[in-house]
Amino acid sequence: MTDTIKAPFGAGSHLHLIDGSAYIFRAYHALPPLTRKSDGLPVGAVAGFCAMLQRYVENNTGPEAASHIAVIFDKGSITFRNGIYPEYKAHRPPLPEDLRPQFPLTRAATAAFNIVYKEIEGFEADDIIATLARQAAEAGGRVTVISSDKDLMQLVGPQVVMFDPMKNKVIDAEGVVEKFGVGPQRVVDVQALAGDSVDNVPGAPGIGIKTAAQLINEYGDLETLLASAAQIKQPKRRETLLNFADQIRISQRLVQLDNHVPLDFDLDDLTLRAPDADTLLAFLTQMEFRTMSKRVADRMGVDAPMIAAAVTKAAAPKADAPAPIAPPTAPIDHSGYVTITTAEVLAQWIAAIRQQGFVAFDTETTSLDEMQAELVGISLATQPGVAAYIPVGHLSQGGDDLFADNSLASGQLPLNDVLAALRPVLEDPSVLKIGQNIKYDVKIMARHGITLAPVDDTMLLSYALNAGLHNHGMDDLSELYLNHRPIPIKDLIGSGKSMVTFDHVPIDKAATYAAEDADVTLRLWHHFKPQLHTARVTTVYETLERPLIPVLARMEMAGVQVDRDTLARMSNAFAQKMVQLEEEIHASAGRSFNVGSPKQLGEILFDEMGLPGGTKGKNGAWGTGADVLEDLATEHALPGLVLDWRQLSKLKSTYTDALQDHINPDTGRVHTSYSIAGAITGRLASTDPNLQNIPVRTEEGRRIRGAFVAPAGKVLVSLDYSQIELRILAEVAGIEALKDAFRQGIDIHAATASEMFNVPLEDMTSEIRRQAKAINFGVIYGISAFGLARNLRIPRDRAQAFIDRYFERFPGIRAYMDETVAYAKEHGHVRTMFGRRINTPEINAKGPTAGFARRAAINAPIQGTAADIIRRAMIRMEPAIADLPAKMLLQVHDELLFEVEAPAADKLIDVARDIMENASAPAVHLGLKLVVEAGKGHSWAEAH
DNA sequence: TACTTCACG
DNA sequence: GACGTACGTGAAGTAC
Repeated sequence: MTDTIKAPFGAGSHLHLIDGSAYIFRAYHALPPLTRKSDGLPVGAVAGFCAMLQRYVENNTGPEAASHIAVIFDKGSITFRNGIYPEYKAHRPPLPEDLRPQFPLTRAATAAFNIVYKEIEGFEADDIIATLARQAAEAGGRVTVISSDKDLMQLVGPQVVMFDPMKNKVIDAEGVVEKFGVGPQRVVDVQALAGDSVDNVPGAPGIGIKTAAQLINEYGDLETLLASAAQIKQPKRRETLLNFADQIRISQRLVQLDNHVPLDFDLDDLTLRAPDADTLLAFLTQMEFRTMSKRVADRMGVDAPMIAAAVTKAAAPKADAPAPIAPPTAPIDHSGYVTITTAEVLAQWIAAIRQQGFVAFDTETTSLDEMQAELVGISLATQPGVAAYIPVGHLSQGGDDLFADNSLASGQLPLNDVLAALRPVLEDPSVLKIGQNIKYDVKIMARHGITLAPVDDTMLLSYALNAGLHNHGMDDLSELYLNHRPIPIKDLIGSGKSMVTFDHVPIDKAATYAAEDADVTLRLWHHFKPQLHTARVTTVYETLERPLIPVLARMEMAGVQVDRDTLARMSNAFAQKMVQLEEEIHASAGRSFNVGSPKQLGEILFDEMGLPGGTKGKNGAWGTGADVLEDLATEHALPGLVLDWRQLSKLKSTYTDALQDHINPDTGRVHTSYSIAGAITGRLASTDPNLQNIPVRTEEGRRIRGAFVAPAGKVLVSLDYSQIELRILAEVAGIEALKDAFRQGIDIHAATASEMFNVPLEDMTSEIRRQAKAINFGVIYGISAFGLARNLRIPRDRAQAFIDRYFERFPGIRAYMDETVAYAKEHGHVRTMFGRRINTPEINAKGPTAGFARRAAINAPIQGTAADIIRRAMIRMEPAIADLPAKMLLQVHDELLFEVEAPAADKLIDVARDIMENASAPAVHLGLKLVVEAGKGHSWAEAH
């Protein structure tokens, strides 16, 4: 075990100082969130930390080898620097929830390697390192500081160098000059001027490292510079230096390391010791690191322990005992929840939120429709298990008393007081508001005049990470990742006919439920946020998900005007026609039945009438889909009549009737809601009502678009991408023939047909073009002979021949498909051109599911890239059209619909088209230009 | 609640 | 050799 030999430190000695905290963070972020198999203890950072120590130990040979060594850790987060400047390191992102419990384990790991570790309350690791480096240099020895932290560069000198383990590079005085433009002695001066956003060192506004180095080199040092500030020629710099002199001096004190920290040990105590095989292996075994145990045993020439058997036997390492660790699956405790009913307590919570810089936020309301919902309460969570509920709109529990039912329950702060108190934090750009589907809360707060920003959304974090794996509702996420089933809302408001609104829920019950929601949200955030980086979806989240929240909130609140009279007239006309058709259908069938019942229809068509070609599905029911009825229409009059009836029934029930019910009584407009995390490919989905499937393909249906109108003096403008998915296919698959056709602006389906069937463009028939069009779309969907055959109603071998010909004429398609599937099989996901990750968990399945997964994997990057592009366009659109009297109202996958004052319509088209056509730049350069077509008119029918 | 059908891109 | 397929959605209606 620990040998007690001490070597005196002196000339010829070489002290290595490892920045332990930096090692931990690097290890944490470099590795996926590993857990110990036996009990789920998070150990990813410990594993990485051990691997780095092991690598260090193996490489510690040769002339630069250490004679003395220590690993230095930070202890606590409050240091003497907070006394100088309370905001120091105040904007640090919070520690990931699964990292803190690993801290004691990294100390234990260091001890297991038989390396001394040190940490001192109130001082940063950097200060201890500075003190030891000074002592070692004074004793005549040499020092290597192992860290990538530029704050330590001020220590470099004749006897002291740094070693950057990330870049595997030694940094001497020359390296410091390279980084800071000045020598080590003046690093502090430059840092004082330039500041540091990570540590929240203020510095001098507008002065970066370059300018700072130039000034210091010119004036010699910081004090001389500040003393001579008045003589500086550039007015802006002069003013800055004069106005911010105090702040610069404070910054200098913050970055200046303290090299006189009182130590209760000396350099001799840091004598290098060889690791003890038993101790080290016991620790690695306890952590259940199989591979590393084997490797270490191998290097040390001993037998590797059996992990399973050794777990119970392994002695605890001689070191600080690891603190008791709550497993990540610990049940959620409600005892830390409070109900806020006084202004004083509310003020305390607000102060705590400010100090912390983030808070989980949730609203409880009377409706799922944000445009009608009334605020009933607000919940906040600052730490896991620490949450509050602020009731503001609960009704008194009337029981039989009819009068009590409409009065507010007592013991609630007035809504306006609560909002006035919260507004500053809710709008504070330095306080992050974390929500689950926070677009909902953004809209609720917007209706109360509060702009909730900035925000994070756990639903979108999960979406960026886990699209394709599962849904992203809070209850699902909580069960999956917290192993906790939140209180079901049903328990409070009931369900079905007896369901009540949230304002009828007693405050005490509501408080637990609501506080738990905020608590769960905060825990999910701690869980997901650190994963963005390792999953390489940070950019996706930050550029395609998060910024879309306020954009969609505003579109949804704007709504679109729908003419009720037009719809009502259409409903009546449809109803009359349907009654007529129904009579004819019954006559034709020979008896009366429910035309809307596929089951009854199938029985009549195939059992009673004995029509040919019927097939039963897997549930034993006759198929009566439109394609079946179309084929049957040549045999009998009935199927055609049913098709006509169905079209009208669909239009009436789904559109002309339902849309009227969705007109908001206050605004007179229809407000859809977009799910950002609904479709796995990155597309949006529109609900309540769905405005992305308003009819357009038939004349009859298109009339419904005529009911979407602009108010007097305004027009609707529609812009849509032309063939965006085919263009993306041509781009990602590198199909030159297709790209050329797009560049020449010729009809892409005709061009495809010409190439495939050797028909000159001028002789093209609509039938040949139709077939080529079907194949083009088929390719985007992951073509199969069966699917194409069914779509074109041709024999399967003919369809196969078409596909073979297509692959032959457009080489690149095959390769794209094969490569995409291979990538999915290897990685378990595919990506769009912008890095959006779409997981493909079924890609290695056997049987029919394999086919589905294959085609979905082929389609996802194409559909998803198109979705990313229009998202980028939407995010840039608002600032671009801010000066125009225009509003963006709707998105329909490749189309944006705007409402604009009539005289500005053409200007809007110019601006919006430019944004849309260039939306991929600069992140992705497309070799093909995107083309956007535009239209305007009084109604959507005219604009499209 | 599951299934079928059909509206859109 | 058979399986059972075009990709992605949401809503309404019937049947259980």
